[in-house]
Amino acid sequence: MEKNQGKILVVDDEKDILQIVRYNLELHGFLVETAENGVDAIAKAKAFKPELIILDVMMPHKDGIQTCIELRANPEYDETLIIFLTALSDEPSEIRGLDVGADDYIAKPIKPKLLVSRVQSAFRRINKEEPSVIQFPNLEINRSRFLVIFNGQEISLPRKEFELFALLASKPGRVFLRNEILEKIWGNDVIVGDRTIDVHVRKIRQKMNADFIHTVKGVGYKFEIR
Amino acid sequence: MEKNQGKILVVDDEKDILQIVRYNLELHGFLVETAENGVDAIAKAKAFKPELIILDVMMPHKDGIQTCIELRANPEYDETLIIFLTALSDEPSEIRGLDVGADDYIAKPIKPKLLVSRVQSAFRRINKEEPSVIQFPNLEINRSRFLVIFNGQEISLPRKEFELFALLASKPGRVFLRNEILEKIWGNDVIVGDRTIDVHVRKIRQKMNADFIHTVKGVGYKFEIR
DNA sequence: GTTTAACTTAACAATTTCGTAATTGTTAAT
DNA sequence: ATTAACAATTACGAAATTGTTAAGTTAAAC
Repeated sequence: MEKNQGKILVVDDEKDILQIVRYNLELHGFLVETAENGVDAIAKAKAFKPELIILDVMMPHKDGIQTCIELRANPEYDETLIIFLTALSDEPSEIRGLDVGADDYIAKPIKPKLLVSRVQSAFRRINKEEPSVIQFPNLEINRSRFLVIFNGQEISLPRKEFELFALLASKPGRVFLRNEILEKIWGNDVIVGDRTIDVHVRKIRQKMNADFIHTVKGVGYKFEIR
Repeated sequence: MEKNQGKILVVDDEKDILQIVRYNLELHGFLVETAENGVDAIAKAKAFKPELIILDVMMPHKDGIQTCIELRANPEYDETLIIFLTALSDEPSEIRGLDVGADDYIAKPIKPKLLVSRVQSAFRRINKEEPSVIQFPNLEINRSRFLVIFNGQEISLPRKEFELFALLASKPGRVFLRNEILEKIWGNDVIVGDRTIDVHVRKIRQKMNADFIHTVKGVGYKFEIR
């Protein structure tokens, strides 16, 4: 159908889940390998070298969380994406999963389109390879140091402010719609009030003491050096 | 409020749910039709041709899952988004039916903001984004920067003016009827007076200081570079 | 477990955009 | 030349949107 979109290892103890996930991912051009428990998963990962591992949380022998911890302990799998499969009922484990170094989770029962869309978005994330430094004359936005350097002065911004500033600056001149900003910085299901973005913009403007962020009323914000 | 964002069919047997969902979606510019059961839903879908169907799972006569299956069986609704409404209390086994091809689900009780955000994100998924730059010699209408560049000079227009100018310029030479303009810029349910368009045209002409917009008396306006 | 910083919200002010009404200008048919 | 129909212009108030501040929450750091 499509060309190879990437390698995915799917781990679940239920065979029919494996089947449904495999079917849908292969339909979209992914190369799929499966494992039925954590021990098996680690072995298969070593041989198959997937870019993404989909891990069921609840499994006999070695559960998904334990498997994830072991994978993450090995620097070889540092860049590997991990998505958990969790039953709707156990919310605490969702939270725990993200602690342990997972990149996303998907609730069971599995909705094929949602699954594929999450997987694709995960791949998009790693293929993007965003530069960790955005450089302008007199202004540097350094993601790895989480720092903005303006006229030689280091200004440290808290996470949300930094992410917002970096997002806007990633495409100078381009307007980001409020929706778009919410989606990219806060995520799709997090609902925050209407003034939240403004307040962050205000703080950035204040700390930078320069007009980098411009308002486009009724539309959004854009970064521009004038 | 806003222009037409898309058509949504909401299906639920409880009238007050229909009402609350309709209210919130219409508030955000969606065109909403409702149905109170699965049979009704399929009939309405045929006539209304919604881009998105919000389906309650638990309904008398024909439940949401069955309705979904029947819709999906018809290739006409292959691209139609389907979102389920599920009560938190529903047994996992009932929810398992969601594998039938829904794109997302929303738990009851309904949180308006979450509802709207999910719906918007669903639409975003299917919306092909239109080309963001309209280019002419000496004139560029750049939607992503929300700017008009005329002879190298950047001119920023407020939202309505920009939308109007961009609309006219999207088909140079073609006359847009007043009705058509109202529908595309203001949306179907927003009613504004007749002189409103003129005033916006006036402002654009003024800011551009050039005769790009031409009046066709008794008919409408067109964009043309002469 | 306390303290501190980050984040969000809410209330209200400030600003900008938008729509309308009133009036004047233009065109074309009588 | 007069009139009727429509568009242009102007100024102004209303509505929509963003800015600002302070205070409340949540999360992180110590």
